[in-house]
Amino acid sequence: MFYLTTAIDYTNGAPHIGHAYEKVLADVLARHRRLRGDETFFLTGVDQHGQKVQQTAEREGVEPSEFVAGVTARFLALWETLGIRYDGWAATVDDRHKACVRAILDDLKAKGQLYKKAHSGHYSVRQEQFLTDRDRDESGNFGPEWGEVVLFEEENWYFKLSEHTAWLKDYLETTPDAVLPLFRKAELLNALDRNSGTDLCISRPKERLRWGIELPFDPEFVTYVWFDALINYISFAGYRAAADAGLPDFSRLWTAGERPIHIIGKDILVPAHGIYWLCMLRAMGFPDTLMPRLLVHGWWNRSGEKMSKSLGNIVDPAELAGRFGIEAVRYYLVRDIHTGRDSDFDVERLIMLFNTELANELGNLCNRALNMSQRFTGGILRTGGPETDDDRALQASLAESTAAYQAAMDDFEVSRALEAINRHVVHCNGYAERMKPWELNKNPELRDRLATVLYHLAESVAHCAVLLSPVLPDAASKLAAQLKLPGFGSFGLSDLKWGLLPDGHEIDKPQPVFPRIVIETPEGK
RNA sequence: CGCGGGAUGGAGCAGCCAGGUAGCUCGUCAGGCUCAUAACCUGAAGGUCGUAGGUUCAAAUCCUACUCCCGCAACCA
Repeated sequence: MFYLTTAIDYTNGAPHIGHAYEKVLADVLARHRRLRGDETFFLTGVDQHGQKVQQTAEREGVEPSEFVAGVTARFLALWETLGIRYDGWAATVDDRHKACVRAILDDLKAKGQLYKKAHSGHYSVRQEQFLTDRDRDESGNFGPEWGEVVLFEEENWYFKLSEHTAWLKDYLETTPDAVLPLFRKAELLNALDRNSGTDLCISRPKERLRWGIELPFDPEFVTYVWFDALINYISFAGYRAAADAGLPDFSRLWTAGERPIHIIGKDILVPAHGIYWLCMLRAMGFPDTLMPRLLVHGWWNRSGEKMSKSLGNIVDPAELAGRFGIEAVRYYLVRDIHTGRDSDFDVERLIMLFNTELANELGNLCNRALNMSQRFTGGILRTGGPETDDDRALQASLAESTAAYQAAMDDFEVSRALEAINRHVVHCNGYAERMKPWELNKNPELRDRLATVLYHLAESVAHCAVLLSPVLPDAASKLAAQLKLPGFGSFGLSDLKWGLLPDGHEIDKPQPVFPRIVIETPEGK
C-alpha cells in the first residue's frame, strides 16, 4: 500500500497558491502510483483548532465551529475545482480524530511520557504567548509588536521530548530516505543539536484557549497544536479506531514495506514534523521501520520574495483556474518547480509553458495526426507495413521517454517526468516533418508507408495521453477519447507497450484539447 | 560565533551528493515546411559556471575565505 499525506491546512484564511501546489503535487504522485497499479491511499485535510481560529471567529462574531466550517468549505471547493482526488479527508474537529487524540494522550500519560509543570516568564498579552530571548530585539528588549509584556506564571502539560532526541539523531543519520531532499536532513540535524534538552509544551489552559481538544485526564486544559494536528496522519488512517468508524485498516496503510510519505512545506519541517512528530511516534511505540518519510517541498515566491498577505502578493488559485483553466494551473504548478526547491510564480511563464508544451507541441501533434488520418486514410489506422530506421528511432524515443518518466516520478520529480514526455512529442513532430505524410498521400503507391507513418504518430499520442494522465487527467481523457483508445482508464503503466491501437482501428475527428491562451490586454500583467 | 538556500549565455532553470568535452526551455537571428491550434521542423549566435585561493593529471562539481540576494517575527505551503 502506498500511503501519502499532505500537511493539513490551517482554516484561518483563504487558500492560496502554496496550498494548491502541495495538493496538486500529492495528487499527481497518488494518481501516478494508482496508474502504476499500486494500491494507494491519499489523505489530506484541514487543521481546524487553535487560537488563531478562535480569535478570528470572535472578531467576526461567530462560533469557531461555524467559522471553521466556512473556511473548510472553501478548501473543499478548491480541491474539487482542481481535481484533487483524495481517499481520506482529515478534519480535526471530527469526533473520531478527537477520540484518537485522547487515547494516545491517555496512553502516553500511562507510560510516564507526560507531566505537568509550572512555567513562568515574559508573556505577551496581545500575542497570548510566552516570549523567549529570541523574541528580544537588538537592544535586548521586547519590541512594541508584542504589546504589553508581563511576568506571568502558568501550569501546563509537557511531553518528554528530550528523552527521544538522541534516538532521533541516530535514526536520521542512519536512514537515507528519512527526509528528502538531502539538504533538508542536514538542516534538521543542525536544528536538533541546538534544540535538544527541552521538553514540549502540549497544552493550553482553557481560559486562554477553549477551541481545542480537552485533555482526557485534566479537563482544565486543551491540547496545543502538536497533539492535535500532527495526529491526523494516523487518526484518519485508522490508528486505534473502532471497527465501525468508517476509517481504513491502519495495519494495511502504515507498513514497513512501503513507508508512508508526508508531503510538507519547508516551514513545518523544523521542528514540527522533523522533531516533534517523529519523537511522538517513537514515544507511542512506533519502531524505526515504521517511521514516515518526509518529502519537503519549497515555496512559490513572487519576484524572488516570499508570498505574504502583508506584501499583498498572494496568488489566488481559484481565480487563476478561472482565468486560465485547471489544466494550465495543474501543469504549471508541477512543471515549473523542482521538488524541494523554491520557484518564482510568474503568470507569463504559466501561459508560455501551457502554450508551447501543451497547445503547440502535444495538442498540435494530436491535432495534425488525427486530421491527416481523417483526410488521408478515412480515420482508419493500419499496421503491418515495413518499418524503417525512422520508425524504429521513434519507438526508441518513446521507450527512452517512458523510462525517464518512470524514473523521474519515482524520485518525485514531476517536472523531469513532463520534460521526458515533451522530448518524445518533439521527436514526433520532427518525424512528421521528415516523413511528410502529406507528400506520401499524393502518391497512391506509397499508401502503406503513409499508413505506417500515421500509425506511429497516433500511437505516440496514445502513450503520451496515458503518461500525462496523472498530471492532467481530464485532458488525457479527451486525447484518449479522440483516439478511441481502447481500455483507457483501466490499464496501467505496465500495459504501455507498442500497439495500444490495433490494426484497423478507427479514430475520431480532432478537436483542440489545449486551446492556446491568448492575452487580450498586453498591459494586464 | 547563528542556521539554511541561491549566485551557470538576454530571461527562467538543470547539472554539484558519487570531479573528466557546459545542458534545457523561452527569447534573438537565418532558413525550411504547409497536414495542423499563425501551430511544426532545421541551423546559428550567445556562458573564462559570484570573487579569491587551494586539492587534483583534470573543478560548475571537492576544500577554505569572502561578496551579494532570499528565508529563519507576523499572515504563511
